[in-house]
Amino acid sequence: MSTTKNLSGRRHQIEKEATRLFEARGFAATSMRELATELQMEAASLYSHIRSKDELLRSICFTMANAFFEAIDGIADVPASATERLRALMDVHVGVITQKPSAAAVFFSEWKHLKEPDISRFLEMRQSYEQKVLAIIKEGIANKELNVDDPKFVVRMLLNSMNWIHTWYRPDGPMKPEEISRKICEMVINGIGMR
Amino acid sequence: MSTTKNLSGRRHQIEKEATRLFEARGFAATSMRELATELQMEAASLYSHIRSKDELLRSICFTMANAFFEAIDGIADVPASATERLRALMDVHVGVITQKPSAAAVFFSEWKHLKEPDISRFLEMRQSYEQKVLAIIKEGIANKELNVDDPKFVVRMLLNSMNWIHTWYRPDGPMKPEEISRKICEMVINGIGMR
DNA sequence: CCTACCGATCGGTAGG
DNA sequence: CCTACCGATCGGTAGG
Repeated sequence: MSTTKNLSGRRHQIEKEATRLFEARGFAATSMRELATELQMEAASLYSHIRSKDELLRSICFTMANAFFEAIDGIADVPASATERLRALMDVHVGVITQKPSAAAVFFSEWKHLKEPDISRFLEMRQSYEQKVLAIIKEGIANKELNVDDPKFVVRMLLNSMNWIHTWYRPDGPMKPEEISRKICEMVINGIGMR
Repeated sequence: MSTTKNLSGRRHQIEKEATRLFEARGFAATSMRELATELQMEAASLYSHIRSKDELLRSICFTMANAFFEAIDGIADVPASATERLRALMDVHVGVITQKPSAAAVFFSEWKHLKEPDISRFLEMRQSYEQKVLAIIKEGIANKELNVDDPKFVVRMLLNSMNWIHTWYRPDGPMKPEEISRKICEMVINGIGMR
């Protein structure tokens, strides 16, 4: 019955607009007065719905972090080859980004403005996520499906190739999310050289 | 005789420290008082060496932009196959990033805080750079050296895979810049699948 | 390069 | 959700 997210409706609206502004101007350069103006209210009124500016950033970042974990955990017990699991991972990872490109932008670019202990928790989660991706790559190596000499390096390149899609992806553009992940996957597996 | 860069020495020192702080805290969240404190001077004294905070960001961003252009123009007339030119491009591009990782971080993450008309100029330069990379890829396709169906997409992925190296690269770490570009190139050309 | 200072704006609170 | 307001801090200037 979704008790978690529709706390007041108004609060959700505030977070949505904050996401848009944090993406466009950056967290530090966005003022609560700007945010309030966009929502046609006074700055002081925001505080009956939220505790602080920091809380907004925290909420945006950890909502995304949880979405990534739900996505990767959803493909964990799919019985398939490592290559197929890699493909599934890329599908859902790109899916999370393309579903909320602005929140993804804040997640990837503004997390450093989190305060302790949030920032430590954030970095731990990221590390943990990277380990899950690494496990898939290592499985592929053990299976002799993949030809990789430095798995950690491959994980970094793989994630970088996906994590900046939000900078150019447009929901109404020509490329659908599945097409994007398919193309990246094809490129990563086969390369762009002639065979 | 380097007349361009050693304007007063002190000015150079200020920009170096600003680069470090803008990377660590972000442009908007860095105050001129913080910068002054790191340099053991008063905030007001900074203004005998610089015009404004904006000028510092502008200087950092366009110094990097120029470095990227010098790098890519330096390999333009090398007589070689497209694949070899691509390899050379990746070498020098990674070289620019690894030589000044903090400036690269500011260039890639803080450019949106530039004001007009700088931001328009910045985006034009970026577009122009991407065109140069695109030309190499298209040459490789025409030559039948590369197997690519969406060249623009490949350019984006290629640049993303290189442009975030500064987030983990350490000058005293185990991987040398040439090793990084060689590995990325190998991965992009051959892929990670078994052949 | 410093002291002294400016107007503007910040995140947030009190009290209704 | 608003009015009224707080102390803190911001980028920057005047004048030496």
